[in-house]
Amino acid sequence: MALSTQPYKGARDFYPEDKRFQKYMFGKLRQVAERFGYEEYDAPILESIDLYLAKSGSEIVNEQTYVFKDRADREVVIRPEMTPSASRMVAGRRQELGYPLRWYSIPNLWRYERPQRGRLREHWQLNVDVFGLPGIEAEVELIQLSSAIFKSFGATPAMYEIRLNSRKLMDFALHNYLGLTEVEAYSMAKLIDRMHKIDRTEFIGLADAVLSPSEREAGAVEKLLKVLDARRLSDLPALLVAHESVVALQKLLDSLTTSQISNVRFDPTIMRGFDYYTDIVFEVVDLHPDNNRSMMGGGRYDGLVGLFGVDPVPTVGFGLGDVTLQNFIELHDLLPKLRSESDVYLATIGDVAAGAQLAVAQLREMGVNVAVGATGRKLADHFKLAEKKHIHYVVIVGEQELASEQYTLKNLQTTESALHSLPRIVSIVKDYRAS
RNA sequence: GCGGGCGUAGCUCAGUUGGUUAGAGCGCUGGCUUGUGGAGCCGGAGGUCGUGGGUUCAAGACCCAUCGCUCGCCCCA
Repeated sequence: MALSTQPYKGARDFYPEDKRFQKYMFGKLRQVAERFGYEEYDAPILESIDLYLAKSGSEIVNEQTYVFKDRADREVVIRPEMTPSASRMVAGRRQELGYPLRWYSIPNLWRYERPQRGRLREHWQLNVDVFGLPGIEAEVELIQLSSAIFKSFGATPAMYEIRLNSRKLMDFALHNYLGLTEVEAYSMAKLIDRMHKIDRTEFIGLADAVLSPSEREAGAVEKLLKVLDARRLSDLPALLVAHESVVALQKLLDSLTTSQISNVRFDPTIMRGFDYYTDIVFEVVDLHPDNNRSMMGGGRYDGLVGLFGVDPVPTVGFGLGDVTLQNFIELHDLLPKLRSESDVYLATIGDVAAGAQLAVAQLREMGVNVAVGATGRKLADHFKLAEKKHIHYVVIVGEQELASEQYTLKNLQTTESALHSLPRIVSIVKDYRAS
């Protein structure tokens, strides 16, 4: 029985062309995060199971993560998300870190579930968090940052939308405006979260089922729909418009408008699945019909650092997954032509191995990445191979070149070739690399 | 964990109501000769038709099982 060449279920191999794209993508993410003053951090890919049990409950940890026992019987989890690790690290040096603390990371994460479009078992996720800012300026900054990320990939505002909501507002709406109990509000929040997946009649039926008969008679469903149908804050029922969370949302929307971010709107159906969010939540949604899903999600979670027994630190953060981002880039035709890491492909003609070695060494010494072709091939084969590997230039070394110390540099795209000194070749190649 | 779709060459696929030695395009490879490629022409390699069982004189095709991929549900960190 032959060994399978397939990668593990739900995980990907990164062949050089895939890795090259990933490097491009991550490079942009790092560049933008750092432009906003964020510092990169990392943590171990393995964490104690306790870190997730405290936050998520045992069910999701046992069923949706990779859990195993190490040789000393410790229960270990392959990290399914970065937020707990980041909170752990911040709590660990709570006193000595200066605030606001701006951190980002691009961890490789694993979740145990059936793979589907945009959602694999293995993925990478940009995590950006700002710690120590209790005010709305933190949310403003993070949404500006996400907007800058999409811009850096060449996306226009028409391609995606930023949607905002407030957990505080929804809690108030469910408890005080609709009068739901704790349990009902929880179920209703989950239902609202998947409202866009089901049709309206079905939604109304399911919402009805959550409510008690008296609440139903009091018109709770109608009141709920009035909340959920609001396209702007002013559409909300008067009792809610006056709430402090609406003031905060309005302030956030105003700031973003001032920052020229136009594709942002209030959306009361944005709930975010997990419970640690405490206030404003947001998502970035791809508007392409074939990828109509959330690419990025985040919000404020002021309580997490405090779980480690230190004073709480107000925090806002978001995660952006590589799989949906890649889908976005491909579907909107934003994929750039990516170049090889090699600047030149070196082709020898005749028995010039010793002399060519010297030229190669000099080129490398001067900072040029040189891939050397196999000896004894025809020039045409060298060209084809270099082209296939997306290498832009071929340097030809033969008897003539060695005698004159002028080397043939061929541009595979223009097909032009000319003789140059090695330093000249270095400068041409580096100019191209920088272009 | 649940449901739908699909597994034929490296890739994309075609294979007529079951009928002899399994096909195309692209890709790969050799040549059209030895210092300038992408075209064209002529060759070549490569498939126990995902796997195992069954029905049949006969299975790539039909049935069962199993594995894998994929899309969706649950869940979404």
